[in-house]
Amino acid sequence: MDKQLKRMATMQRIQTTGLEVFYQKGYYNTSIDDILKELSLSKGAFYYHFQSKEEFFISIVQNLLFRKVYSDLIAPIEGQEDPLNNILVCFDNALETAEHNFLDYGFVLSNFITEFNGKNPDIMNYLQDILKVWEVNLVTALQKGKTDGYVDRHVDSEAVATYLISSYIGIRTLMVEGNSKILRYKYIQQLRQYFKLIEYKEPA
Amino acid sequence: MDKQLKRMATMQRIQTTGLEVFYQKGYYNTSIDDILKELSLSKGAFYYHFQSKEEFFISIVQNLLFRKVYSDLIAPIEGQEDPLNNILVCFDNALETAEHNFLDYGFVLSNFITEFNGKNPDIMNYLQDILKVWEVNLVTALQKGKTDGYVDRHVDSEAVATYLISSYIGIRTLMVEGNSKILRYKYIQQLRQYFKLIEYKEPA
DNA sequence: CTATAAACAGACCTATTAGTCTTTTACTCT
DNA sequence: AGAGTAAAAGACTAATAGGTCTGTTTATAG
Repeated sequence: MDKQLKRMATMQRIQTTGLEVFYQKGYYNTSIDDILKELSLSKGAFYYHFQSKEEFFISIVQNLLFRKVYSDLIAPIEGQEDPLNNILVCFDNALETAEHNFLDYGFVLSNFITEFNGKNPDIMNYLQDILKVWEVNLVTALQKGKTDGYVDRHVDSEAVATYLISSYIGIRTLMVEGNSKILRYKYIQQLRQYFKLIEYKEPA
Repeated sequence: MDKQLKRMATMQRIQTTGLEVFYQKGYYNTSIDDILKELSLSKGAFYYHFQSKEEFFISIVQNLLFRKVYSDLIAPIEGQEDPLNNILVCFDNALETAEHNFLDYGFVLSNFITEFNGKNPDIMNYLQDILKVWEVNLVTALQKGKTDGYVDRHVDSEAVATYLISSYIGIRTLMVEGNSKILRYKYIQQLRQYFKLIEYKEPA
């Protein structure tokens, strides 16, 4: 009965390595053989488990990529009090992880969005779905923050969410440059300033 | 004597089409033949003018890409008064252009940075040089804004520049989704808010 | 008008790609 | 232990890649 389990384990192994290599070399610049070399596996094994390169990649997006973004950027904000502070801590943590961990999927998401834009609408949809979930979560958290007295009621939650996501994607893109520590510091500093603007103010 | 000119013209023609195709399909996913098909030119012609695919791409970066970023995002801010307002207008213009013009190189810059990161350090340097010029220009403008009484003296110019660049890269990445008009509106709205925070305040 | 070189055409070469197919190994269940 | 199937191996194919090379066209200078 653990046949299923073993099969899943092998597939996971291939997917994990697959994502690593796809991230480092890009989807189109990565051959199936590149991944297989890393795993000491054969073509036969790969095509036994997956139908094609594309189907393989989509399975990675839905399993690994989505989960990673969810646990790093979405779950930590969900249902918590004081959303602004939570977002700040969450972003800082994610950036710190990214700083030390060479392979971090939250950033890889925007990498792939860039790579597939205009080339593969099918894959694009799967990727943008992740972004949408993130955005909805941010908007919800901000709205809740208004009713709980943490966020200024005049704030446009959707605009703030967009602004947060775009700045986060941008800073992650910039961090490839190398001096990520300084970048993170500068970014969080400005984010904190920005949040002062939209937080709830005691009526004078 | 216009031999040189004709040569330059042909090279420009190939480069322009090259950038278009590279942008749409990505560098690694674009073959020289793809570009040549668009131009109804032959391999012989291409390799008469350029040494290799890589050298060809670098020439595009230095000629077309740099110039475009410079004229769109750097020059409009250079030496002007009231930097915050200038940046706002400049960003809004650039985003509007991007919205209507399918092919806009300012965004392509971060596309390529993403694509070449970890793969081709040589090309990466050329791309990041452009970012550096942009950053230096922003910092200079902000500092000048302080002495001219437009920007709060306590502001960390470098941090603001980083924040601006990252948010701009991010919003451009997001705009591929399609509803770019709304995104632009939201983004500029938040940017305006953010600028209120760092602008010079009359001493009370 | 002709010599000369620049500009271009396109067949060709070698390496690599995604994917197929037949064969072999490893396991499980009776 | 042996049958049957899941898992994996790896040779093979057709298409495509970057790049070379030889030959042809085109344009200019004398």
